[in-house]
Amino acid sequence: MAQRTATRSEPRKTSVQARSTASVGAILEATVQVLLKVGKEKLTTTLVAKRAGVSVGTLYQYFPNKSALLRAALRLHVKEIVAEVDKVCVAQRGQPVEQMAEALAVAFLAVKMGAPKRSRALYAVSSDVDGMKITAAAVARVHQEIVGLLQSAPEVLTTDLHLMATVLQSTIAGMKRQLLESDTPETQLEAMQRELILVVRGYVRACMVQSRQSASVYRS
Amino acid sequence: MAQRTATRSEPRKTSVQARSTASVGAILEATVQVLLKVGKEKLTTTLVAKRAGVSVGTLYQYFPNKSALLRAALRLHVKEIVAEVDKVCVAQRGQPVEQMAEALAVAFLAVKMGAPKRSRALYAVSSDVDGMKITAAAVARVHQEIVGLLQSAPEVLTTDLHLMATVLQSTIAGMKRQLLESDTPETQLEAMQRELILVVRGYVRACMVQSRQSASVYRS
DNA sequence: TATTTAGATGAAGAAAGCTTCAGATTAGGA
DNA sequence: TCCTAATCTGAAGCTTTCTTCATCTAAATA
Repeated sequence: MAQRTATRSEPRKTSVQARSTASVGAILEATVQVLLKVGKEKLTTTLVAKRAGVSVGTLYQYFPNKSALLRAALRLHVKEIVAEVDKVCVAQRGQPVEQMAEALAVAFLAVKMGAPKRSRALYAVSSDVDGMKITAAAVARVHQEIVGLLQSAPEVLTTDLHLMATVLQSTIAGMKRQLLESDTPETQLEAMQRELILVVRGYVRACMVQSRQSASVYRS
Repeated sequence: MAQRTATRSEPRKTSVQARSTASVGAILEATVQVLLKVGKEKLTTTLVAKRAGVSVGTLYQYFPNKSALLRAALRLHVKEIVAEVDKVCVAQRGQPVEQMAEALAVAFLAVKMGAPKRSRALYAVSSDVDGMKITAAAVARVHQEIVGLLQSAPEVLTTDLHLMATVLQSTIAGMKRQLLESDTPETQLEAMQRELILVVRGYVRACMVQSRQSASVYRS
């Protein structure tokens, strides 16, 4: 291993011709593939290059080192997820909070479950210090989005919106992880989603009218 | 690195004299210390040995390889947590479900927050394939305990107890992770705990009287 | 005290993976 | 077509860390 020595921290080249951008894409995709196939521990730059159909040299032309490669792959994945959540937040502006919460829950599960293996593989990467930073930033962005969304709600919310957003996020994330980490069958998934909706709806309702929980049902 | 070659898979010696058990303890403790100080990536067996005040050779006398060392440290940590949860489950037998849920929530947070840094350091280890197995086993055990606990509840529960236990576990775990990963100040912690209790109480209440809840869920 | 056994030591071997770079190949423009 | 710049190649170097084992020390035993 020579990675502890001073290594380049910037890529040598930036894409200008078409083939180079193609290479970058292939390498990024291959990174995920290899991650899926052999796991983070056994992933090597050579393996990624081979899978991408290029040589190691090419890989190092666009990614200064292994760590940067992994981070880039993670960033890409996180970006896609955030975009998806953004979309939901925009769509739900001004809707009743209960509906917002449900929509968020469904959206989160859908995104992750759409590519469960990919999510799991990249989640492993994020447990490294650098990866944590990337996901933390994404979590913070989503948090802001949710706070904004909650602000647009027609109901009077008696709980601090930041706290509320955090609770919703971690609750949903908890269930999401459970589904990712255990290979849950399709049938279980539906049941879990129903329960999650129950949980989040129950919570936001509690935030709306602290004192009379069941009375809210008869609101006109 | 020579760890890919066939390596011993069992320790050379087993403690018989007092000094050896002391060594084992010191090594295990040092593992956590090093994990905390430099992180999983930069942890080396030599570093651990030095911190423990023994030589590498001694380390290898009790742990066949680095991986086994890390696993042992994780196992120890997980064992302590499970024991703590066990205690709560025993104490809560036959109590009202709402109280059970609250007790579980409080217990989980307390255990993790008692040694947040240690938890975080060891959590990083568990993201490796082997570590996952260890935590998965612990999660499964806790799951059974919770199901048993729920069975002892005086109320009539309309939801499948396994599903219910899973939901409770992942909800609590989600919030716990949130608290571990963000360095939440002491004040926030209390607020979060209050909210978590709100969430779980709300959920188990929904499980008790499905019909009344659904009426509100499907409202307009 | 002499003998045996448990435990400790740490220099050195081994091997794996990251990264480089000098030269080969390909695309685009004149 | 020919030239230049972009891109690709992959064997080899370098470094790091894991792991071993021959040897030494301390404890137990007779």
